[in-house]
Amino acid sequence: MSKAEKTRQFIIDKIATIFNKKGYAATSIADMTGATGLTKGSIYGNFENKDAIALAVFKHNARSLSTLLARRISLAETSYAKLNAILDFYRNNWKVFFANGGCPIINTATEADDQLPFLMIPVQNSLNEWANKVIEIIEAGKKTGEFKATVKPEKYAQEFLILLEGGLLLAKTMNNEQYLFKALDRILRIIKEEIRH
Amino acid sequence: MSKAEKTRQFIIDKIATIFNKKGYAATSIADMTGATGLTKGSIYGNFENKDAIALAVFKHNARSLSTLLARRISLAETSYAKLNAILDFYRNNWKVFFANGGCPIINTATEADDQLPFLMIPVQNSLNEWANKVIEIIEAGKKTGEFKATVKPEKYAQEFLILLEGGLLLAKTMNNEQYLFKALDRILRIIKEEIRH
DNA sequence: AAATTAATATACCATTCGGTATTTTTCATA
DNA sequence: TATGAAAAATACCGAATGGTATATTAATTT
Repeated sequence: MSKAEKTRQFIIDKIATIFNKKGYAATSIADMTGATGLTKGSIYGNFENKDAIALAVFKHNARSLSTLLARRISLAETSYAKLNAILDFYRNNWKVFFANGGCPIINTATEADDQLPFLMIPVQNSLNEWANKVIEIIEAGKKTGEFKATVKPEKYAQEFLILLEGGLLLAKTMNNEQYLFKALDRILRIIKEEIRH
Repeated sequence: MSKAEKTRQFIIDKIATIFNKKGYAATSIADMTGATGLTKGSIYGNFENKDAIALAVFKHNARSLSTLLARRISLAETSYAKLNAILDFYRNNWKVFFANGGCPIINTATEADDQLPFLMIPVQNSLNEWANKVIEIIEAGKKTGEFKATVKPEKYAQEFLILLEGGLLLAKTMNNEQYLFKALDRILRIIKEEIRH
């Protein structure tokens, strides 16, 4: 990793939480020099403009979560256990997420969807990646006979995404983790009653 | 209504959609003079500062939706029909909502929760108002025997809110109304299978 | 160690920001 | 129609904005 690449990563690491909390418009270049100790010239020497920074930071925030989640899934063996691993991941880590500004997908999507189109494709990709993880698990479970053969993986993946993001949003907004837990409980119930044999 | 009150309302009406689309940080006073045709002095003659404008605009956006929804609910007679009226309201009007920037609660909540605390109480009030509408309907349905006596109204109100907001968020973000429809379908299924006799 | 390149800092740019003091206009009332 | 009050326009403020050209320092290569 070259010096420049190291600095790029250093900048991204230092401002990741600030950006997720304050959003694109409210995060100034001055915020970034403050958080990194670097100067404006150095920031602009490593990124073309503010848009490029926002893009890199979102991808970083999304990937950190995605990587952690994938690791937890891979530790479980059965398909049912893998689905449970997803639920446990959010049940056990919501405090850390919220301390860092909440779900970066929700934050970025709501700010970007009417004014920062360049951020929308990465956001959509992240959501699709999440859904694909669930789809793969359900399909595997169908093949092994663990799950019902009639189950439509995409339908349930999307429904789980709705419940999860809704739960995260409400819990953060109402400052009450029970909303997240209720969402996860409903997902588990659906898995037990409609997916699992 | 005095001249000043009329102007206040005029300003709020003209900037309501802009504010909902761009958010607090990205909406400038210049945006407001542009949208209203008024001058900066006039804007500040009618509002103390930008915070006061944001507050008034959010309350206006939230109340318009709430009033429309309440009207639809009141037209239905049975409790089951009232719950269906809520679902139909979103099923029939999502295009208009999205054209105006999407759900103002989602938009305001995500921007405000880590940096604009003065907006959070009104946002939470709006969510509670929505839940209370559902709670009242379920309680009424229990009294008439239309709904199961064991049903916990608050639990279901919160779950419906999670599904609705999640569906709205995903549909807007993915530019695909099917996410909203899937959320509404799941709510209806829960009503039929777990609430209704 | 010298030369070259890459990375960072300095100093500056025009523009926009939210906000305000003052003047002018509009409007209701007497 | 003159008068007083309310509303809106004008003109301005200092600070902060994103961005850049240039100078300086650090690191790599020869």
